[in-house]
Amino acid sequence: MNDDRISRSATLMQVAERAGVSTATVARVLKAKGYVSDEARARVEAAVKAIGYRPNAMARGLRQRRSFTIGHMLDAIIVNPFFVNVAHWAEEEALEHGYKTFLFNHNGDGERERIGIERFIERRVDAVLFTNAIATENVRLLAAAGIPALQLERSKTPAAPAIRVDNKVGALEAMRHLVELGHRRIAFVGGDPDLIGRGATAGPTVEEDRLEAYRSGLAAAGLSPDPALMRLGRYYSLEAGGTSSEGYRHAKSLLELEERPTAIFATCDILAAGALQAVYEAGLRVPDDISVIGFDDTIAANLTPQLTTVAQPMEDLGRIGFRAVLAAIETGDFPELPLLPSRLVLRRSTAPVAH
Amino acid sequence: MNDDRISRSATLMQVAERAGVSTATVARVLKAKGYVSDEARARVEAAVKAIGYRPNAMARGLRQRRSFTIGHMLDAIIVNPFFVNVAHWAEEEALEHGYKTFLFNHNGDGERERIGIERFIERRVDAVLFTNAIATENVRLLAAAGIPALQLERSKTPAAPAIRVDNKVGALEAMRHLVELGHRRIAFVGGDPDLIGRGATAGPTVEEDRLEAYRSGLAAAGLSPDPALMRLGRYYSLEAGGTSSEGYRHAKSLLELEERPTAIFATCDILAAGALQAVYEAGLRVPDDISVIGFDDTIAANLTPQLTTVAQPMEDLGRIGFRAVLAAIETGDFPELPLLPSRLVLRRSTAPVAH
DNA sequence: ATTCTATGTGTCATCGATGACATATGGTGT
DNA sequence: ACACCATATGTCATCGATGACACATAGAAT
Repeated sequence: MNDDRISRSATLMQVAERAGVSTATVARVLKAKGYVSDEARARVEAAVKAIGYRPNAMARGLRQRRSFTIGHMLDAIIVNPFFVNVAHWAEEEALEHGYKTFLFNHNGDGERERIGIERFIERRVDAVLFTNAIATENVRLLAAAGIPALQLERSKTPAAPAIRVDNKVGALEAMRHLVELGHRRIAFVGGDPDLIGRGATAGPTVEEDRLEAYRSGLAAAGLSPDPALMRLGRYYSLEAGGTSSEGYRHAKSLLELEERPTAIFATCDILAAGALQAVYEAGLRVPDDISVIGFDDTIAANLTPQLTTVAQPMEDLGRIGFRAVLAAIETGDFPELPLLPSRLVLRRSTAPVAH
Repeated sequence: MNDDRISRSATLMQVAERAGVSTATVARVLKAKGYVSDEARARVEAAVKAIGYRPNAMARGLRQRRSFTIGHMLDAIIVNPFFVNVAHWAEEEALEHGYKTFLFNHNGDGERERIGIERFIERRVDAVLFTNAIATENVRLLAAAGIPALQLERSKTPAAPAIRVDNKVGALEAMRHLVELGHRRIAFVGGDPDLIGRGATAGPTVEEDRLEAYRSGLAAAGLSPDPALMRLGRYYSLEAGGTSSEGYRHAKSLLELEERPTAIFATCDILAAGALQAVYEAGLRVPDDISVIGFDDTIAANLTPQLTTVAQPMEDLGRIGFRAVLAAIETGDFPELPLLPSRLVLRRSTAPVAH
C-alpha cells in the first residue's frame, strides 16, 4: 500500500541494522547454514522482506572470485536458429544451477570474436562455451586467463575440448533414405571444408563429416559422386540480403542442368529453404518432382512442405555442454565428453523418384 | 613463445608493482586522464601487456555502482525470431556504448518473469528492456529498485514507458493491397486481445491494433467483417510441438468452409507459415488460389513462396530502445519515445483474386 | 567443580578498482 | 624572494558480501 520508494537496492548491512543483528547473522540466515535462533531468523526475514533486499551479485562475485556467469560465443544468431536453440538450452540448464549465460555473436568475424572474449574475461565468466569457434589464438586467451572453454558441435580448433555431434549417422540415414526411394542423381548443397573448416582442427569438421557421408552414401548404392551435382560454398552471406539466397542460388543452378538431380541434400535447413524456393520457381514440385532434405531441424517444420531433415541434438548440446563446463569449474577437469547422435526426421519433402 | 600460464587474471595492483608505480598511476594510464609522464605510461603499458591484464568488471561495478549491463526480458526466443532480432540489435547498440545485455526468456510465464527480474536486480543491471512484458507487479519491482525499464513494441503495462510500433499503418497497407487485388473474403488469423493483451495497458495492444486495422481495412472497402473468417487465439503453443501448428490449424478450418476465403491475413510470420502448409495440403496454391500475408518479416523471406508481410522495425526497436534506456541511466529521464512505423513488404504470396 | 560440546552471535580483513586528497617538484611571473 | 600553477605521483577509504575467527552461554558429562 505505501509507496516506499527505495532508490538503490538495500545492502546486507542495512538488513542487519534493521533486524538488530550483525551482518554475520544475516548471512547465516540467507545461506541457511550455521546456528541461528528462531527469533533472530524471523527478525532478519522480516527485515529482508520489508526493505526488499536482494544480494549484490557483483560484491559476492568479487569476494568469491566466481561470477556464476558463463560466456557463450556463437555465430550469426539472427540467421541460423541452430545457435539460438543451443544457446537457449544451455541457458536453461545454467539457470537450474544458479548460473546465467552471456551471449556474444561473432558473426563469423575473428576480430569480433577476440573482442567478445576480452569482454568475457573482464566480466570474469567462470567458463566459456563456443558454438562455432573461429580462431585458435582467441581460444588460447581463455586458457591463459585460466578459464575453461568447451566447444559445442562445430569444433574448429584443438585449443579446447569439444562435444561433437556424429553428423555422419544422420547424414548417412538421409542418403540411405533417398537411395531407397530410388534416387540416383542426388545433389549436395553445403559448406565447403576448404572454405569454412580450415585451420588447425581437432578431428574432422562438420563440413567434412557431411560431405564424407554424402560420398559414402552414394558409394554404398554403387554410385560415384558427380561433381556437377555438388555445390560447396558458405552457409550464408550476410550481405546477400535474403538469408536463404545461397541455397536458392545453388539449387537454381542445379535445376538448370540438362540432367537435373532428382533429390537435393542440403546441409542446413536455411539452405534447404532456398532450395525449396528455387524448385517452386522452376515450376516443379517438392516432393513429386524433386526431393529435398535439410539439416539441423530448425525451421524445417515451418516450411512447406514440411522438411525432412537431419536433426541435431540441440537441447542435449546446450544442457550437456553447460553441465560439462560446470564440472570443469568445480573440479578443474572436464568429464568424458559424449559424441551425440544426429538422426533423420521424416516429414513431407521426400518421395519416391518420379518415373 | 613461453607458456607463462596465469591462473587468474592479474590485478591492477600487480600491474603497478611490475611497472614500479602506484595503483593510481596505473589507473590514470588506463583511463587516459590525469597527468602521467611518458616514461611511467610506457612502463605501465608494457606491464599490462606482459601479464595480460584485464580490469575486473565486478570490482569496477561494485565501486562505481554501475554494472554496465542491461537486462533484456523477452518471450519465446526459440519460437519467434522477432525477439531474437530485437535482442540482437539492442545488444549491438549496447556494445557500441560499452554495455552488455543479459537476456532472459519468460516464455509467457509470469512466475518466470518475476524470477528473471530478481536475477536482474541481483546483478544490478543498470536498466531493463522488456519485449513483451507480462505482469505489472513484476515491472514495479524494478521501479522499487530504482532501475529504469522500457517496453519495446509489445506493451502490456502502464508501469513502464514504451517504444511502440504503429501496427496499424502496415496492417492497413496490407489490407488495402489485398482489396486492390480484388479480395473480398479476407480471413484474419491472429492473437486474441482478450486472451493475450488483457490487463492494465498503456494504449491499445498489438493485437487490438492489428485486429482494428483488419476491420477498418474491410470497412474502407465497404465490407463488414465476417465472424466465420476470424480466428483469434494464441500465437503459439509450446506444447503443440510444431510451432506453426496454430496457424496451420486455423487455416485448415478456414479452408474447410463452404465459402472459403480468397486471402488470409496472419498477424505473425509463424502463423502464416502454418497457413501456407494448410493451403498446400488442401491441394491449393499460393498465391494462385489464395493469397497469404504475414507479419513481422522474420522468416518471411525463407518461406515458399516468399511471403508478403508487414515488416516490423526490429533494428530500430533494439537500437533506439537501448539508446533510450542509456539516456535514462545517465540523466534519470527517458527522452521522447518515437512511434515507429511498420510497413508492407511485397513478395510472392499475394496475387489478384482468382476468377 | 571442571571440562566439553552444542548453540548462538559478533568482528574484521578481504576481494579489485576507483577517485578524493595529499604531497612533491620545477618553472614562471611579480 | 615569494606566490602560483602545471605537472607528476602516491595513500587510502570505499563499494557489499563473505567467511575465518573469536567469544559467549548453557547444559551435559566426568
